[in-house]
Amino acid sequence: MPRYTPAEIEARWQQAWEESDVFKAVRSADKPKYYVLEMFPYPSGRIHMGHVRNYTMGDVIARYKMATGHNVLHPMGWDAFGMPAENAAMASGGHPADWTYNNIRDMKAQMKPLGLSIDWSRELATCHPGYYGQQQALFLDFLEAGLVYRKNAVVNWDPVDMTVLANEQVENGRGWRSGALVERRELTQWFFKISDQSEDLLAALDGLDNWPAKVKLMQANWIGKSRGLQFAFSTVDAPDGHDKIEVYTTRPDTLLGASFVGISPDHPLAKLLERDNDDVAAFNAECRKGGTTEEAIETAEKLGFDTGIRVRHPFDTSHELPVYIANFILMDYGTGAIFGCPAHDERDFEFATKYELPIISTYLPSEDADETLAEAYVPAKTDKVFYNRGFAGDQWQTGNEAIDAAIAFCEENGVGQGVTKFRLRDWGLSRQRYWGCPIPVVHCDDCGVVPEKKENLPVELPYDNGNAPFDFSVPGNPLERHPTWRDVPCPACGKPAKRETDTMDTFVDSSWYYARFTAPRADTPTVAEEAAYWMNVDQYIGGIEHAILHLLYARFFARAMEITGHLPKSAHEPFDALFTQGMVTHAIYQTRDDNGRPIYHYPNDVEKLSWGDDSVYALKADLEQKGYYKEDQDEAFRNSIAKSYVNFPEVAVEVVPSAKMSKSKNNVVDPLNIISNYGADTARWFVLSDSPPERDVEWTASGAEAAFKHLSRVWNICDRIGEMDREAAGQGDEDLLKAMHKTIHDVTMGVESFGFNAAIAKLYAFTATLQKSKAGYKAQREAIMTLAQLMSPMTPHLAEDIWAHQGAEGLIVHAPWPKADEAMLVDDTITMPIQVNGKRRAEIQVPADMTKEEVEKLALAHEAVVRTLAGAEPKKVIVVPGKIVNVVA
RNA sequence: GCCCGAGUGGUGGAAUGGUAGACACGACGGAUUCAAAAUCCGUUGCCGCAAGGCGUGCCGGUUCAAGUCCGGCCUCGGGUACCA
Repeated sequence: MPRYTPAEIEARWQQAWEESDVFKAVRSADKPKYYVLEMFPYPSGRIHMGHVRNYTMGDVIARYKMATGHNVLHPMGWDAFGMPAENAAMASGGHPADWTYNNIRDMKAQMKPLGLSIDWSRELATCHPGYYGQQQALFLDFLEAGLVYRKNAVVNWDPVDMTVLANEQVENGRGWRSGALVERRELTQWFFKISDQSEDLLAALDGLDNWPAKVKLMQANWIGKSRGLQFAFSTVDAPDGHDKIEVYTTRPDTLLGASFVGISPDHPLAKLLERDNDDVAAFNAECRKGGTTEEAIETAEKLGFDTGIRVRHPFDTSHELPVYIANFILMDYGTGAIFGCPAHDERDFEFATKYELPIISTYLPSEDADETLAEAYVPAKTDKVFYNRGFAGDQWQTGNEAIDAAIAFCEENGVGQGVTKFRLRDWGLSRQRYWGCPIPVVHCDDCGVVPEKKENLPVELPYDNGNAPFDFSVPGNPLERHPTWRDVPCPACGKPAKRETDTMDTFVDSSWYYARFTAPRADTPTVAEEAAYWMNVDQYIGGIEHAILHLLYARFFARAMEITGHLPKSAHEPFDALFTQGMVTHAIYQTRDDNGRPIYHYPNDVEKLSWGDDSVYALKADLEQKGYYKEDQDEAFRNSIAKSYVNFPEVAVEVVPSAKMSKSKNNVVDPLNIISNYGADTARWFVLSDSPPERDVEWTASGAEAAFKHLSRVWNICDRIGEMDREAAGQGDEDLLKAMHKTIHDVTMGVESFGFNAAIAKLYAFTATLQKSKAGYKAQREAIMTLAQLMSPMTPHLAEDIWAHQGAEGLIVHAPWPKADEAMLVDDTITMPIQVNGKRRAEIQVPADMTKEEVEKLALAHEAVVRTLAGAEPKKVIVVPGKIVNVVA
């Protein structure tokens, strides 16, 4: 009997697809278009299982949509700028461009064997001047439209290497290479005015019906619309020009509980004070230590410095509050100053306790509750509480009611106004790095910042210093050190001027690539008729880690491109449907060195030893040494070795399950091994089969083996059917076809709803049915061909092979998706479980159309029900037709 | 710290508020084989001989009925604006 030989099958069908150019996307009037896009990869050099999972899911959708009569666009590109290329150049010489292009070549070669339905003619790389030149054109249009501006912003500064560090390059507050304590420093940088769109970016989330609710919620929280009160405290003993401190609060109802005012170390008043006061300067310097991340700032120890300045409480001018500089107050949000109400805010409570400030409640859980609080009292804003120091109105009200009342009261009394603020900050795009898209502007002493002329685009990244290579091992941006690249005439006045050396954040590159795919070679960023036809992306698929930043920036870019005429109004929200997949994880195998530090081992170097339900992991090298592998060793000896690892765990291998695959932890599984051992269809089938796509999946070798066995089984069934007697009658044709139609229905539903794992379970079940079937040739042939079609989005090569084996015309990629016959889906009799008091006691077989009354009668007469009731009279009988009976006693 | 998720047998997981554990792995038993691999058939949540009882991270609630809904926790994961 011939065997399933994926290597040969897969090469043959990939060639067939390529020869007939089946995946090339061309505009067409006769079919509805469908644009499916997976988040494009960073070219790290090796594809990993996460890529395989991501692109296989997209491929299933693309192939399914093709089969259901759509004109499908399914492109692929490379998110090719970014830090890792520069890090590689820094670590081992070489050039970021060479490293990146080599990686693209390698990864493409690794992706090709997966048999993805990609239109490779649209391939793009963001590091190619053909792409980033158009991005520069977009930037200039945005600049002209007032969507870009410059301002100061803080960066991580390494005082030893004298460079800006990315957050990732800051480890425990220190520079990753120098080990120096990082400082926060201000630089003038370019910004996109994303905050102007806050209201729309928030409101439009409502219309994204096919986005995961959790992503919309995360984005909404990130944009962070809040209503609050902005008002000013009058100061006492403050320097000139600071007779007022503006604060913003979302809890004006707690104003009467204010016990201090806090200002950011970057607040103008704090900066003024530090000029003349060494203690303030020292404190502010302390606050500026450490990285810029919100996480670092929020989890740092809360520090305050009493400036000696006082402010008057607006409703009790005899009540003076101290003004502290506090390290947890961000200049970027609100006014950079707050009032602290320790009674109703955990952070303020901690601060007040530390600096011995009063804790004054404004509301309590009840009228007679003790006003002395042992901890901050922070109920939900919707809970009714008793206001012992409230503003107008009832004393019993919810926080939300009280906030509205407080704003109204303050406005009436001339203390500030109610304002709406957003948490969303403008998007800083300047990067002081080489491997990115140059910002196309020139700095002229006379004209200031001047945009480069469009005819001079692209502003290309210089490959080297002119005659010598860049030295990437020197910290800092090599563009700053180029002898001539910066020297250009001013585009406005022609005098000698300096080119901007900052490059763009790589998030800019990934914010419009979906639009570029509609016309990837055009000499404008987009082409109107192509964009109008192909946009929007009908299904976008990618990792949940992009839920906020990438997706928000891409939504902003669609709006900015609409404003500047590069995208139609209909592309305002560019992604109609979004699916966020989980990560592929893998166990980490580690032993410890003498200092207890982990040593990471490759999965291939580790062996799992099992006996019964117990198991232990050991290093193969160690097993070798102990004679475990010697041929004459019996099972008892092997078990004794295995158990010895349990007794001496220090030599056994520790297992950390479900860790994100990471090169440094040696737990990355190379999909190429799976493909070369079992074929692409097995790899594809496996990554789809076990876990729901939105959840993380742990890669295990045994699962791949099972997937391969299954595909072999299907192939063997196909082979067997081919040998059958064409004329002989069989038994159970009807049952087989019924099962087939149910499977069509279930698999279609599964694919439509991203329930790939459930769809595959149904395919397993149907395969078992077919394998055992004694039906005649005709029915079995119909069943195997339908099975091939249903599997074709997941295992396209095998499907094509079965199709051809059964003598079908043409390619299965061109075959229309099977339709379930509704009449075949209904059952005549059904099984109904009977519960007594919610516990299942029996089940009965009844005709599907039996009335409630008859079902109830049957249920009550059931021997097990009678026994359980033990003579008690049932109080109520609930019959849910077609589902269940519950007898309440 | 803050925002968002997830938690179900030995394992991955299934289950429009309606029989918890589909499907698969592993394990065990059997067929086939000189033997093995491969393949095929069967058993398999836990406790119990059985009857039965217990079971979806923990505590509480709503409901005739809760893995699913609500409240409070715990643990793990993602994001936290310069990783992509």
